[in-house]
Amino acid sequence: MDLTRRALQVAPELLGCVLRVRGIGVRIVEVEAYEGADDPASHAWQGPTARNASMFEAGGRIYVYTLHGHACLNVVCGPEGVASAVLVRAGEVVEGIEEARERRPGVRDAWLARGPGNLCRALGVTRADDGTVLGSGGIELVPGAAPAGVRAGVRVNVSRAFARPWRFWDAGSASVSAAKLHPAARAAAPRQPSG
DNA sequence: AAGATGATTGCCT
DNA sequence: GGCAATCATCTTA
Repeated sequence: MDLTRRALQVAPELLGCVLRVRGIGVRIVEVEAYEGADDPASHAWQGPTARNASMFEAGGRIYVYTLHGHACLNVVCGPEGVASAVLVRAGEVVEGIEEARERRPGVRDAWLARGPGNLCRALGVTRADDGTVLGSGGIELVPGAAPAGVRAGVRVNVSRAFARPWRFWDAGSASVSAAKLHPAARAAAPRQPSG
C-alpha cells in the first residue's frame, strides 16, 4: 500500500489490514483521516510543534500522541513535509489475545481494542513509539482484505470541521467505538444519523 | 511558572 | 445522555 498518498485516500483502505505491535495483532475496523493546514480539526492545523512532528514525516511511520492520559496511534501518510495521518480508532484482536486481555482486565474480547486509547492500551503502544517506521521496532502493518460493508461518517468528538465525513468503519464489526459527537457538532447537526 | 485545552474513557442518572 | 477524571502539550507571563 502506498502511504505517501493523502490520508483521506488511504484511510478506507486501512480497514481490514492487520496492525501488529510486538506480537499482538489487531484487524483495523475503524479509522479517521486528518490532514494538515486545510483541516482545522487536525493537530497539525497551525503548523509543526514538538508534539506533531511525526505528522510531517513521509508516510510509513506512526504518530502517537497522548490525550487525557491516553495514547492514540496514527498511520502517517503523505510525502515528507506534508502533514497527513490516519487515526486508528478501533480493531479486533486477532493475535496475542491473551496478552491483550491481561492489559484490559474485565473487558469483553470484542472491546479490547475499541476506541483509540483502548486500542493503544491493548497493543502496549505509548508515546515512546512515536515516529517508529512501520516494519521496524516490532511494529508492522499487514495488508488484508477490505470488509464487505464500509461506512463513512463524521469524525468523533472533534470540535472543528465536524461536517467532514472522514471517518470510515466496518459496518459488520462489533468492535467499532461509540460515535459521540462534540457538543459544537451536535448543535450544528442535531439530526445527525447514527451509524 | 501557571493556566487552558482536548482526535478519551468510564461511571453516573 | 451528561459529566468528571486526568495529564501531556501549548500558550501566556
